[in-house]
Amino acid sequence: MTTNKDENVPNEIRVERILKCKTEVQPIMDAIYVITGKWRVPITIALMEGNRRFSEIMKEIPKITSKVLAQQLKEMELNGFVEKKIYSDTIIRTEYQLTEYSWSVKPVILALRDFGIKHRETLRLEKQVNK
Amino acid sequence: MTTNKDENVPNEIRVERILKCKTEVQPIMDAIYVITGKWRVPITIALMEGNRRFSEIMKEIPKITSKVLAQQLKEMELNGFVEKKIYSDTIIRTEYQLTEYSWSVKPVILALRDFGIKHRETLRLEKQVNK
DNA sequence: ATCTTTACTTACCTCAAGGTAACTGGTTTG
DNA sequence: CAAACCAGTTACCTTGAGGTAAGTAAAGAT
Repeated sequence: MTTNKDENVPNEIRVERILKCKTEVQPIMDAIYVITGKWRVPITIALMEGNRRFSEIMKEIPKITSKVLAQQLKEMELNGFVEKKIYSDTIIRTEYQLTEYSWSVKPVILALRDFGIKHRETLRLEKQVNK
Repeated sequence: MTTNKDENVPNEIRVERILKCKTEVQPIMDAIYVITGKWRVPITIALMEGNRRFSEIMKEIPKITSKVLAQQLKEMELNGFVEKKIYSDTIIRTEYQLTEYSWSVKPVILALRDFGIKHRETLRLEKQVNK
């Protein structure tokens, strides 16, 4: 079932290509994984705005459910983007905050934003032309 | 609610402000939508490297299936990222190429790559510490 | 004392992205 | 003329992200 056309390409180069592809693409896919999903960016924004309690985030993001929020916060914690702290001075408070490290997504977010704005504009112009 | 120290704004706070405005969030989600999925980035990279024929892209991206590739190329064409050209000089050739416009994702991909590499490193170090 | 809030968890469901595998209709090569 | 290659298509299946709704244990408010 293997195609013999592959044998036109020497093995080393085939492996090289696969490795190149992997090493180039893998970090990109990792990064995409980190920011992808319906709720990662909204949650990050809520936290950036200073909403730190579970219920505050819930109110800040309409339509998110507690299940998904809990889930996402756990994952973001595991990935080092969020820290959970439980204070008990007079009352008990659970607070979430962005880590110092999480700010390293900044260039990604800015690049996404720039591109997103251009993209919207492009689609708008295309629609006008097609009318 | 928000405290206003207006003029001497650190970078983090500038980013915070950008994100604060909900209308600025939508382009970010748009941009994420465009690059999301298992195959968009690999296909884009393959095309950036000059692989233009259907079968060339297939070879460049291990494990992609013809169904998904055809599907993705169609969507990318509709979104203005790819152009399909059929030449018939001596033989018939179908070629795909990135549009001028599609190169505007490049900063996004580079930012993602840089972040992805850092992120991997960070996770690796965390694991070492936790052992 | 009981009603509400907080910070979740659990069980079940839905839907679309993607995978599997076979098929097609034309072209080219041996 | 048969086999392989090219550029896909089609039908069916799997998986996981996210949604729905209800439950829970502890703390606070009235």
